[in-house]
Amino acid sequence: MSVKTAKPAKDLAIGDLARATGVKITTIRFYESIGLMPEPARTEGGRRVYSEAHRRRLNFVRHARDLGFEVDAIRELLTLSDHPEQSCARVDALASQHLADVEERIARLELLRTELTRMVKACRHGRVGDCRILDTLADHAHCATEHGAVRD
Amino acid sequence: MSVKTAKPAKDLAIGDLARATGVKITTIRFYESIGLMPEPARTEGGRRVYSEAHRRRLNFVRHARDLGFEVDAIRELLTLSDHPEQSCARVDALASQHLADVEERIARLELLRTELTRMVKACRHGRVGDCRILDTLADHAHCATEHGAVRD
DNA sequence: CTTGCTCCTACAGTGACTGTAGGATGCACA
DNA sequence: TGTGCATCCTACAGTCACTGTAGGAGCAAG
Ligand SMILES: [Zn+2]
Ligand SMILES: [Zn+2]
Ligand SMILES: [Zn+2]
Ligand SMILES: [Zn+2]
Repeated sequence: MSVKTAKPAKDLAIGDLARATGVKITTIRFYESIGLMPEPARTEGGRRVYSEAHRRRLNFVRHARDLGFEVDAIRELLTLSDHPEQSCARVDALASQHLADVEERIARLELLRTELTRMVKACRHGRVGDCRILDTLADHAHCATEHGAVRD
Repeated sequence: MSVKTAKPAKDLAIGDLARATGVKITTIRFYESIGLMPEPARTEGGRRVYSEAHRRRLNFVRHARDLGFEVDAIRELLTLSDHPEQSCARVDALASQHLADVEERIARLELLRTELTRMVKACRHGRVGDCRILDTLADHAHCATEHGAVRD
């Protein structure tokens, strides 16, 4: 084993961190403002200086966001991962709930797809006054499926 | 044919209109503020008075919103339906585009579902420090699918 | 020393509403 | 005529997760 007196510190400017994680600079500052990222050290001139730990944390946040977790859930997941001896039941619950939400959204969007497909097919490409699409929009009775308020 | 000197006017207060269409009072006022609904007549005391034409228009708006159309699209659809002699090609284009958007969102959500299902199944319900869910969140390399930024 | 890139704060805007405060109106009933 | 109460009014802040802008300061290379 070689003896190293100091690890390479690998300080990162905010732009470096942005490139390293694929998160925009403005978004990194936003995450700091809402407490998702801790306040980093600063240079004398006031610029943010990040460490590898920051990079790991931001990668976690970004990946969780990419997977659709909400910020509050990510906050909780980060807190949980700081207590490795606890049971991971809560982690499982958060992920399962998110999965259930995704499945519900898929189901509602599929209902929507059915109705929109029917609508688009019904159009005979004539004049606006004869358009079946507008008829359907004007009156839900023209709909085949029940689809009350399918907003995300 | 019977001769009627006056049709029943059926004036509606904003609350009546809300009940008749299922749109909340605040939302009706909001639609007026963004120009989706025209400014109605007022009583001497300043209360809004709606007609059957308003009710039909609001039903159209509500149904289009329920089907996921954005406000800008609805604005255009309403303008189009005021010109019944024009070709309905633009109506068709708006609906087809919306359908394509819905299908793309379904596809992305299904990718998400796959990955979340895999994650949840991988959890062995032990301690946080051993949780596979957190491993996956910490490093996209643990993912099976490519799913860059699946935010609606 | 200058050029040009990176970074700073602070705040407004997005979409489609929802919620609240504080007051005015209108109608039925005594 | 009074009074009580449901309904309605405006104006504005808050939601979510950012994005965009203005106006300036830091910093390294040439
Ligand atoms: Zn048509
Ligand atoms: Zn319908
Ligand atoms: Zn687990
Ligand atoms: Zn991944």
